Amino acid sequence: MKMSEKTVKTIQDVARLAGVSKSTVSRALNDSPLISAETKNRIQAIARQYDFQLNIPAQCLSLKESRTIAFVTHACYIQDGYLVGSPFLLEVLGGITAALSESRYDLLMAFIDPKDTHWLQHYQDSGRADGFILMTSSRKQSLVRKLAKTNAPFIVWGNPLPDYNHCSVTGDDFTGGKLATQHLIKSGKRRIAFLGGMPDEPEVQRRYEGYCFTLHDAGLEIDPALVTYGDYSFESGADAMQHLLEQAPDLDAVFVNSDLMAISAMNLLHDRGYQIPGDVAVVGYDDLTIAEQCYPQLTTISQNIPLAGRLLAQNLIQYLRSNTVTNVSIPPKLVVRKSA
Amino acid sequence: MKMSEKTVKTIQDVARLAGVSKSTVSRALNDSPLISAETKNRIQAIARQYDFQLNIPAQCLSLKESRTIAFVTHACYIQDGYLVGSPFLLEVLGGITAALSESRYDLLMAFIDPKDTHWLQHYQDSGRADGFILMTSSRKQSLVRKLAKTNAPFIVWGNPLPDYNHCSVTGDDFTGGKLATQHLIKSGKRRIAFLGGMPDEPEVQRRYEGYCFTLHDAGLEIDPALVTYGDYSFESGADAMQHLLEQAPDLDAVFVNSDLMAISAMNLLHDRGYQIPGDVAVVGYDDLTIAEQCYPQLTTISQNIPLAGRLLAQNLIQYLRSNTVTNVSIPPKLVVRKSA
DNA sequence: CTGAAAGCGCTTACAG
DNA sequence: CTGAAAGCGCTTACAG
Repeated sequence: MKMSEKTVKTIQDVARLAGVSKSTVSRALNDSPLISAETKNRIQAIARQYDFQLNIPAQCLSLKESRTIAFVTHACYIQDGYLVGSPFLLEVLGGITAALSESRYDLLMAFIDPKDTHWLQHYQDSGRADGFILMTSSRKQSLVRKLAKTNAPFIVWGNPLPDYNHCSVTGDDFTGGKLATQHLIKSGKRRIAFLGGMPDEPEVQRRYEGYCFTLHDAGLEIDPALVTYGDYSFESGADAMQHLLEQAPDLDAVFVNSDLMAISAMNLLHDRGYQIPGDVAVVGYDDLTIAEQCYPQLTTISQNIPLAGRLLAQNLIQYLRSNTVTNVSIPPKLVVRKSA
Repeated sequence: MKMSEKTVKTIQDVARLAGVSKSTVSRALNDSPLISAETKNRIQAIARQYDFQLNIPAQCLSLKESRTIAFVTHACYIQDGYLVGSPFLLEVLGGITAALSESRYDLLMAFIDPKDTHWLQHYQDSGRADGFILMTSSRKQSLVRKLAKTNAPFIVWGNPLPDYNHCSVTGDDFTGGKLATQHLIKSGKRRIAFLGGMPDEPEVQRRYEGYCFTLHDAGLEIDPALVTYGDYSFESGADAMQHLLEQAPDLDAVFVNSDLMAISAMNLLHDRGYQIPGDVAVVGYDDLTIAEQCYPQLTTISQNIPLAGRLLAQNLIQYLRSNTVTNVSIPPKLVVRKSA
């Protein structure tokens, strides 16, 4: 059917066909209880028969909501486009869109320049989006703080800010740190390094605490020479690994705070002639698809990212509907592959 | 500034402040030539001062366009969400959003189930999206054909269908195949295998022709035992590689039709104890970020994906505005790293 | 160059 | 249970 042949375009058209008013059609299509079952069924059947779709912009205007959620993430502008941080994004998007479409919401992509200060107005005041899902690894705090101040409806991936009352979904990072470290200890490793993300992030701090707790529990010493940090970029993984090897040449394992940095660290270890996991065992974090694709396959802490995406969407919608603030934490799981 | 404190919410409010009618405000904000420069500047200044944003749904309703493009891709529903095919998507999205935002368009994500037949109505008849960007590696043909029949405005990544007149952006696959093969020959390889994507895809056929052309040109024979195909999945790379090794144990190089399959093939080669590129050299296709992250770093054919994304967006918008059908082809480039 | 008015396609309080 | 009417916030042909 060509668009041009389509004759039933507005509720007015449906009303004419059904011999009722457009108020009645509107109620029938919105499943209003104010209407008789008979009329409702008849009208819905007609709508289905003619493949009728409500006009969404008109509905938005009337309802004063857009039924659209914006997915917000920092992106750097490079030559021809934005460079989007990490594969993490793509995996979380799958869960988000699944949950949104079940609630009949749409997803708008907002790749924002870290320097752009007008995106919020652009999306919110213009009635384009009802709420925001924030997912931005670096310099997240200031963005969240800004959003919290405007009291725009949003949810973040990561720990909530202490002074504000907003929705969040996060991993249980303490447990994640414990699981990784325990596994390495069980494999007979004793000089276990910690290669963190940004040290000012609460996620990273919790993982470090899990690491320390477990070492302590096993009677192993916590050696500052075995601790260093990267910035989640691929390059920083190798740099930090090199730094660790210089500081503590006798290390026999490393717990890395992201799969991407872990893979970079493994590449450096290969170059230096270390065997993985024999000489140095490596555990990553996130369980992205690439963890199965690298060589050797990466042992890592799974964050159940599709579930995270689903909860980000569902809990934000719940907040929009009822103002309920939720802060959920997803239990991590150890996934053993070849690297440790 | 809290949302609740915001007082200037409609053009009516701006009109009051400026002492003009809302028609005039509308014209000023839309940069209409019908208005005096003085009035225009004054009104724009007021709008800026109060951070005024036009209500987009209302504008859409009036203009009968949504200024929104839907990015359509197949996705499989798994446990908690959709599994989105490839990292290729994420990279092309960067270019698309950059170009769209310059033209003040928004991007809607449409992950559609291959079985879902209603998504077009859902997005188009409802006034949610003005046009579609199609990017779906597998079973693309039927989707494109369906879309072409409805004469919905769309653009595809890939070769255009022969019988329809629609927009497309594609790589120059013949040249890509030539560049890869030439490089391998220049490195002294003589038994060069071809590991293709789906054999019914024109892209794959063009690459194969480039491969044959180059072998022939160098006086090398085309051996069917050196040719096989995968389906772009990670697993299929290793499977196809194994098949090649059985059919032609003396092969000394392989040209793989995607980076993902190339990495999978390299992993298999590692497992079998082959040195890369010494024993077997590997060239991939696409130049995704992972090509720099795998070990050894992958020599590959760059498709300039951010540019592709940019052109997909720009040419679709051009089509929406002026009905100009464009079919552009992006020149590929050889990127030499460690694997060949 | 500017304004009053109609219209875009919905929803919903109000009246019956 | 149903309909007529007002309203959501824009744009633009028409009149001046």
